[in-house]
Amino acid sequence: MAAALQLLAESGPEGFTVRAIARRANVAPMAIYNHFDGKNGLLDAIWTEGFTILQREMAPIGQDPKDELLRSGIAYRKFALEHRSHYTVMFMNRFVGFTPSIAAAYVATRAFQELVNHIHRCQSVGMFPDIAADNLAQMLWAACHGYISLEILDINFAEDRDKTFLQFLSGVERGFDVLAL
Amino acid sequence: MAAALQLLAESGPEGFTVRAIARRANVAPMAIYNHFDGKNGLLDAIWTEGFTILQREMAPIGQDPKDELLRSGIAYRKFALEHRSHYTVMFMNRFVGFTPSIAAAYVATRAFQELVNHIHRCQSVGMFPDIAADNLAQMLWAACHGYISLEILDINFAEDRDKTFLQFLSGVERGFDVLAL
DNA sequence: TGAGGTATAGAACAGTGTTCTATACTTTTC
DNA sequence: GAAAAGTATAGAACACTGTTCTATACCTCA
Repeated sequence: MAAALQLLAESGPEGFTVRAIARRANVAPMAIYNHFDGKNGLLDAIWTEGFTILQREMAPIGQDPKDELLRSGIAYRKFALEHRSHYTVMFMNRFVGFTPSIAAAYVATRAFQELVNHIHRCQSVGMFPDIAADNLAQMLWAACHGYISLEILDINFAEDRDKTFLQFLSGVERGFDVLAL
Repeated sequence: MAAALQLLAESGPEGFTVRAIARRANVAPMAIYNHFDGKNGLLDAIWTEGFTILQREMAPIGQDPKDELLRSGIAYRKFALEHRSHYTVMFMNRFVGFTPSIAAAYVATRAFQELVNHIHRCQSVGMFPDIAADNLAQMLWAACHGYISLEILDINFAEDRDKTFLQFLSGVERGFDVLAL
């Protein structure tokens, strides 16, 4: 697993081959089939680990719903930048033959639910009154994912990336928040 | 080229193999090397064609900058849905060994510039006063791409997708538009 | 009619994920 | 402690991939 993440970080999906991973882990290629059910099984394990971490990072800490929503967006980006290999597997769709297992998809929806909960808490104080929480969650997620996937691919020309993302995130959230208007 | 797009639409990047394309086009695999410089050359041709169409679709028609900006967003989505194969090559990063040629990248930046121009026109009537046009263009593009890439992958559970996208687009644009606040 | 360039089929090469086989090891059971 | 059962191992093998090579066929144009 460590070898796989290492290799992914170093040389991307191109270098992510069963033989290379096995070589890096000082192990036979067959071991990946015994322990992970092949390449897709290994990707499934990385996916699950990633979403487990992401859910933890996105969970609320403080009390103010609006602050917490913003913080969860920042946490999402922080996760992506600090766990690029995980993020690539989870969100970048770079592995052609891979679709997550049912169990892995479940872990993912649980992480997504964390965002829905943030929005519910916001709605309980009057924000986002005219929109379904799931719908808004999907929109915010899509927007952040779009922004960050470009950043991961290094297609971002902002000078201060942290600041620009904060500008982006608060801009997007404000657009849906009727209280701010 | 038609065979390649057909195959891509039917079975995605998995079915996009040199041999399969050649078979579909009733042609020898070698032909793809003679005419397109291999698989990546073929992808490059699809990429270029796609961005040429996209630029045309995003060009302004009417006079009101704000309306035109919104319309260009809708045109972007329309392009993605009607040219899924092109969009996959251009934006989905599903082809591991492929990076566009310099010429192809130039065509892409020209299409992106069309969005920057929209924003310039908006700024000439007072919208988006406190943000660099390139920066905002990148944000809007990222948000739309994030949303639409999920829709292309069929990860969208809205009932009325057209309406939900419009809600998304106007929400995001409103968030950056100080005049609407 | 003849020469030059090009498309062709088909084999070949190195690489991929995966499967198979026989060997080695580790654990459990008597 | 010894025998049996289960599992990890290495290494070859299979079908596939993109790509390259070679000799043959064809088409165009002087």
